[in-house]
Amino acid sequence: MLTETFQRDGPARGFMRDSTNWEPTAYRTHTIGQVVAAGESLVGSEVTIAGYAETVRGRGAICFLMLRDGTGRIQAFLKKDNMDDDLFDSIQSSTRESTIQITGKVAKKRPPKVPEGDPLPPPEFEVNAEDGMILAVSETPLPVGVTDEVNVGLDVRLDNRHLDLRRAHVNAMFQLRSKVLQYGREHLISEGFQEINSPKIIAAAAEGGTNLFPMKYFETDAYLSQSPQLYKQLAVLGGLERVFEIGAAFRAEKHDTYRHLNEFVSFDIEGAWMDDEDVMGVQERMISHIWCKISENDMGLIDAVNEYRESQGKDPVTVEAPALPFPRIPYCEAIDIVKQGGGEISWGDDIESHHCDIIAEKYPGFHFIPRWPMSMKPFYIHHKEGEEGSTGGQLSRGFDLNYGRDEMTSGGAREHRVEVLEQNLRDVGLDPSDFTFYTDGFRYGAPPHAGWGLGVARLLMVLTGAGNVREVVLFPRDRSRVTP
RNA sequence: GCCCCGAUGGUGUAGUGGCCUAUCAUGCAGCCCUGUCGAGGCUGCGACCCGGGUUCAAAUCCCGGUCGGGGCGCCA
Repeated sequence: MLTETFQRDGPARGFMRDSTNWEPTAYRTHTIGQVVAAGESLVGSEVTIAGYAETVRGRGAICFLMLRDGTGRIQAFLKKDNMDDDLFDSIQSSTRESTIQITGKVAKKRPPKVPEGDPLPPPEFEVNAEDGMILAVSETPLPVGVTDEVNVGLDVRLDNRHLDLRRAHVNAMFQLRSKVLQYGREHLISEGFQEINSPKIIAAAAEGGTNLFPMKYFETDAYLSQSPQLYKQLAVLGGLERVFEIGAAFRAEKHDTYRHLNEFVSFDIEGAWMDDEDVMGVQERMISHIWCKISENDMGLIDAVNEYRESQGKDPVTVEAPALPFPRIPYCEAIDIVKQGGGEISWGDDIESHHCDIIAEKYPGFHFIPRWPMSMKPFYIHHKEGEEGSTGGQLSRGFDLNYGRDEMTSGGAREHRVEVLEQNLRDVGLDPSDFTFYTDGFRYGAPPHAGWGLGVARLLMVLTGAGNVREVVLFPRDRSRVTP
């Protein structure tokens, strides 16, 4: 039923960008979206448009060319009588996805035949071509069909991402990615955070815990940064107060799952005079803002994703701003929930994916898991003496944000007492003298502070219903893929 | 690193020892058509991952390799 709707209406239109204010360029007087939107008022005017040839329907002495640019689709009507013979023939025989420029007058399109009794669709407009040019010919066959209704495997799609991106729902997902970053920035700026950029090339002896990619930096050894953690803290210690960064992080882990990549974009914040509860608040307000803005402004993009999902027999995704505050399920309580749900776990164990499944039955949406054991958190996480778990172990002020079974965020209050910091380093087998670039930042008065890092692709998975982070990363880097 | 599964035209698939000079869809190429719009009609094109082995006979069974998928582990 839904599939029929998808097919009858043709490919999604909701992913087309609003180009109301776009200026003319060297290759066009109007975007296709402008012609479609202006409609009636442009009838009789000459326009030059350019786009991809989505379909070319030849009909002897006439020809229908469906052109698509990033802002819309429109039909160009070509008549042999109205233009140069050779040009007509070359356009009529051009291949799908070739880029073509068309000049002609806007006209009202003849209404399509509809089944008896069905209402006529609203009037549409077309361009009666008088001149044109093939800008670049597409080779055939396409390795990934742009409008074909056949499934394509993810690997083939990623090998041909440049074509995959032309597909409506894929294009929509990357526009949504841009919107998520935009609204996230917008919100943080409104709360006084400033954007920073930390170095991605770092010296040896980083945080430990994860494997780093080594590289040669002139004559010395260096590594690709696993996280902006230490640097965003230094920025806060230095007086920038509230900072955020959206940047790449690299981890040389040989994982191979739907949610891990070896290069990923992390959305990080750090704020002075804040504790874990404060930054959880920032996070839930930011996510709520993103979801609100998407549902206000960008449902056309979600529709494009859903039209595809429907054609694949999948449930549509919905965008409803989650209620605030998000549930807080302290680590100790989470352990109890897992035990009650029949999971094998004891205090001090990591909460693994299959444990998260049990918790997600009770808390299917966003939820925080604060107060992890200190022994499970990195050395820079703050703890308060006397805050102990059910078996007496020291608790930390570190937290995770999960959605269902998936971890979105890791964060916490940071240790600002330099002597505790140095002891923490020794406790995890690191040498404080390797971290003076970092610990020195705490020697001259350090504000208590807190922050978090959010996996952008994981958040996008939630928003778009993508089952794999690779769907929402342009050119993903995993264990076996470094190209394209 | 472990366990399981898979690889058939450009793409997605059917096929479980002979019925396969291999199914279907989509695509591509050509022809017909002066208003198509999921265009239509007709005619073509194009594939069993690689290397060994078993068998009278292998897309199909076995071994090795390569590539891919799923699950797990590892993972601020």
